[in-house]
Amino acid sequence: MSFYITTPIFYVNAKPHLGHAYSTIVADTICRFKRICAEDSRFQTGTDEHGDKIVEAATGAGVSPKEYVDRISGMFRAAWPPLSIEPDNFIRTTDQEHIQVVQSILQDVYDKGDIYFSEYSGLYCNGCERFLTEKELVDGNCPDHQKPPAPISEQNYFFRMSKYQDWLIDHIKNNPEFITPERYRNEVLSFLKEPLEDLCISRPTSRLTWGIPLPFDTNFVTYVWFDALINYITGIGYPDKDLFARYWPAAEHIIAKDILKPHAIFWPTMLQSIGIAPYKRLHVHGYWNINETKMSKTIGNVVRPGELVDEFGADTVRYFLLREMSFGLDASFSTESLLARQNSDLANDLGNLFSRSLTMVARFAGNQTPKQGNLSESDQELADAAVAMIEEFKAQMNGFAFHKALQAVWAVIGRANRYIVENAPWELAKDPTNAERLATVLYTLLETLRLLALCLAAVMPGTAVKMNASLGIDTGPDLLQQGRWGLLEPGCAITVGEALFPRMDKKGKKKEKKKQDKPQEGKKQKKSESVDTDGMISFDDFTKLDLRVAEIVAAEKIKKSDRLLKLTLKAPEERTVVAGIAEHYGPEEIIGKQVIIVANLKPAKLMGVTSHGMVLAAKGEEGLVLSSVSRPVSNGSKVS
RNA sequence: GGCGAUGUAGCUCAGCUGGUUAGAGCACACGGCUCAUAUCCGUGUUGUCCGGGGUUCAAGUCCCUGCAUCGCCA
Repeated sequence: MSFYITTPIFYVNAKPHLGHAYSTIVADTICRFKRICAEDSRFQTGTDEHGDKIVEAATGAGVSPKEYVDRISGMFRAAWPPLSIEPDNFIRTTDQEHIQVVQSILQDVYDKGDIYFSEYSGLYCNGCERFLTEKELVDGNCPDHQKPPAPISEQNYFFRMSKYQDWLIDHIKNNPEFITPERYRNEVLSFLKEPLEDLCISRPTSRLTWGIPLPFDTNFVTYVWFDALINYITGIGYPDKDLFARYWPAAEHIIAKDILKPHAIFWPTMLQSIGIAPYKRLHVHGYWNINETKMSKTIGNVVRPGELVDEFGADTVRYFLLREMSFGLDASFSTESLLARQNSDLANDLGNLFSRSLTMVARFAGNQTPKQGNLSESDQELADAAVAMIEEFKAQMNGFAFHKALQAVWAVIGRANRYIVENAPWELAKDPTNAERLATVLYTLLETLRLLALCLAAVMPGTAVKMNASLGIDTGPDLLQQGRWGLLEPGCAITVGEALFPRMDKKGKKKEKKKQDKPQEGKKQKKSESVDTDGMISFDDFTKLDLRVAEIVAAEKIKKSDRLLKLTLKAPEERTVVAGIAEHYGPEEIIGKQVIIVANLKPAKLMGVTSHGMVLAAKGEEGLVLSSVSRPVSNGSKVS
């Protein structure tokens, strides 16, 4: 059976963050799991690189779109290996092969009559860069920009999505697992109760050139989703390569809830029009909140996976993310909870179980796998639990219930720790007449560890390899063949290695061992801590900030928000920055002012508006007061 | 405004089609062990299961209503 798992291709207007890492870790874990179950499995990720947001970001960064996407895409590609993530393919929408196939598909769909040219007249807001509906207007104005939108008509190409609405509804109803978890399936179905509009799939080159030209009209480029979604099939060589035949329609897509509609509605109808079977399943997960608030650039709580790996290691991060989130629901991230998992689950429970077991084998059994005798009730109970864990683990993994799969594993770890106390091998070792009993107990422990490592291979590949190395196992994991009791051969050499997981203190540093040799001071101050900033920063840290003077040239309230203003700044290039000052400043009174901004803050989306930087303001008892310079200075001047 | 989700111990959450004294992990307290990464094991404390009303012999579990948070849609 073949299996094809994908992450979304990530939009390169921002660097990789925790959410990207989660999707990708899930995909990697599932792919590894399927392989361990002897399935023919493929895993693809990549980057989405077209569209006006990219042009905007590139302009902001002062480079060409091509240079810009190369840089950010490279960051994504480089982010995964440190997390032990190994995609089979990393696709970019700027790849030549992708572009050609997208064009060929556009032509096919066009020839079929599912793409038509139409004039769209509507109210266009320059600030929003989109058409607004009548209902959105407040007193005839754009609610975001307090300006009346311009009535313009633009000609564009449309995909006849509405034509496939009934088919899609039937398909979703007939295939309960098409969209999971169920809540998202219901959401899609309820959305489909309303008539579907056709999808605008083009932009005139007068407005946007950074895209794939329509093959039948080079005055237009295709816009966003039509280009992006197709990656899932261009990445396996559609239309005619072997890979496509091998992995389609065995495709399962992982997405976060924000891109549900394109994947649950646009994509299946596109496939239907192209004449390709729909993908098999769509798996929708929730968001990671950071300390109970949304991850956001302005709050400054964006978590970078790379920093977590530096501190905790790939396996801990993978374990934490999979254990802590119920797939489909939102979850909360904090360094405290990560640290708690590291210490209690990994170091104390698993790590210590492994360590104490191997040490006893070393001391009481001459560093060799002992021979198991008759199993007592206690032995049998642990053995049964360990074997049952394999089945439970498989079932939960197949259902994307990673937290439950891991709970099942940890239940056995707890049982094994209890087993040691019940059987007290150190007592048995005192009396030579207990030799066979002792051997059986130690063997039971080693077998349990072997089965634990087998389950963990998909989740924590590095740890599983270490465990297997100590146990003298050199074959790759295979859940079907190796999930049985009693496969360890007596007489094999057991090696006690280093601790699997260090206990860490609150700063996320390794606790120094008492007796061990010299602590590795090495890079004591490697970079700044990810979230923790309790102390002083170095000058180097300070120079990372790009502080600049910028002039406010426009300011508008953001609808539905009491706090946010959308500012247009000259720094000296124009950029949009969202500031939480609406309660203290009216839009009019600040136009023309010079303020100080953080120019290299990662862009963040607030109430639908992307903010490229942050305006500094003092927070006193009087409220928020904007920063400024004491005399006018040219826009873009550095502040240091 | 419409539709929907959620609200259970200090924290994170389990509790399927209603059924005996409401559970787990973390944290906390005490006790035990010594193989182990100051680890492990045992015992224990805490809950108006969001509020109010209703159905039922019986409701955290069903119905109505209110409140709070969140999501989708408009």
